[in-house]
Amino acid sequence: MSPKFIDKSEKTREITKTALRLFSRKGYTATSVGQIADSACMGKGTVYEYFSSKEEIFIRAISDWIMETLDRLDEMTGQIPDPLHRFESFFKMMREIFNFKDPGTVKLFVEINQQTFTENGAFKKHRHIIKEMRSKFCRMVEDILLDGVSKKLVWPEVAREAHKIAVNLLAYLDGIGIHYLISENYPEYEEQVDFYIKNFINAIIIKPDHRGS
Amino acid sequence: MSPKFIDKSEKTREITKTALRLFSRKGYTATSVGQIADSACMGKGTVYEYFSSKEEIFIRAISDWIMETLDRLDEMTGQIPDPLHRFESFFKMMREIFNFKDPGTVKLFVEINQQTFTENGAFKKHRHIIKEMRSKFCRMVEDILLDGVSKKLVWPEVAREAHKIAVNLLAYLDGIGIHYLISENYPEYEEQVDFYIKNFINAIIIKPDHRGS
DNA sequence: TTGTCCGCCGACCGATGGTTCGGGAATAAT
DNA sequence: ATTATTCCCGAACCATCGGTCGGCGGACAA
Repeated sequence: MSPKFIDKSEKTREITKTALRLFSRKGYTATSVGQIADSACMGKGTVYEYFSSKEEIFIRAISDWIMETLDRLDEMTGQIPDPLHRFESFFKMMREIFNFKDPGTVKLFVEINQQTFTENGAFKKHRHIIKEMRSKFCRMVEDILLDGVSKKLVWPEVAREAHKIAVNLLAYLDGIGIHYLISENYPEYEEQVDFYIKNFINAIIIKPDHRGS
Repeated sequence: MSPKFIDKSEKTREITKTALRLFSRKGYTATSVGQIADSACMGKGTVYEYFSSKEEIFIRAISDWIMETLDRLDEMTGQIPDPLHRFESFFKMMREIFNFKDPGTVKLFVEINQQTFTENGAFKKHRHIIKEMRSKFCRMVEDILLDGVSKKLVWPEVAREAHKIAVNLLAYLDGIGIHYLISENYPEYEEQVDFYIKNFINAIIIKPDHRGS
């Protein structure tokens, strides 16, 4: 009895990590289970010891990635008290997550969209996860804005429309990611985002020389 | 000699139109040539009389759609002299093109992205078409902005950054389209866009009570 | 050493779908 | 009516892929 024991969770993780890389490069349908197995240096049968279907691999890989990302973001921005600094840190993190020097993440984002919105898409049944991720991002931005208002760093009008502002900001980030994939020009992209954010901050903060008046 | 003649171009068109509908609903890979043939009420073999491969159908369908869209946009905004009205018309048209009451077009947009950016994607070799479409959109917005500046309706600073502003605006529109697919809530989406555009216009135009000063 | 059982594997199966092909239907000229 | 030519088709071919299964190897206990 008890002949041989293996850390199952580690192998599971190996599979999802490998799969995620392939999915982001080649897309879900174009990636075969055989390729995943080869890349993870194991037999196809072994993959099926850990997952019951290709779809399950995808769901697990994406879900894990989203959870990790949200956790990292939380941890990164959690204990910064100044809302403007927190905003800055939020953006720095967004750039790291969407690491645009390597377009993998944006491609993954495109792939997730495709599998979420397409009929019979592999992620269709789990779109609530995407929705929740977005809500969470949104709430983070809203919190920063409201905190800014309460500390008199941001115009009070912003509080009323905090939600809309947050949604629009996130929409912009999604869109610019896609634009970056098209332009294939990283420096231009960086300038673009900087320009946008600079104007964004300019529009919402109370200039120091107006403060306290 | 000369026994039987058929309008080839009409059939070609029938196929691409049908295919485009299916591609936007189910995605490229999930749509089979057999389904396209059935939906277009012809045999699978007939489809191959007009196209040499499934990929060619996709490329043709997407390219045609893009050309048409650009033409319609040109025609719609071409002869409006007032830049602010032109801007308004541009947006109205954008909404019609991206007809958000029917998410088909946004889904198509997602599908195009996927096939353009993914390794071995069906549209990868033709990404210059996407690039050109974007450039054209961009130029239209830039023209409106510069015209606005020269007519003293828009702040002169805008001229210097017209390109960046245009790119960011288009990025936003792409992003909000995806957001709309996630939220599955059309009225909310309309409000979002209105809010953004209202602020955008507010930020660039010279208020009437400041004019001529 | 031997038996047992876990973990691993890749040949195999069935289904699907892109592409081909050979012939049948339709048409018009002779 | 015959024939030449074009158009149309769907059965058949072939490759690929998701998923299964029977068995192999090695580790541990006795």
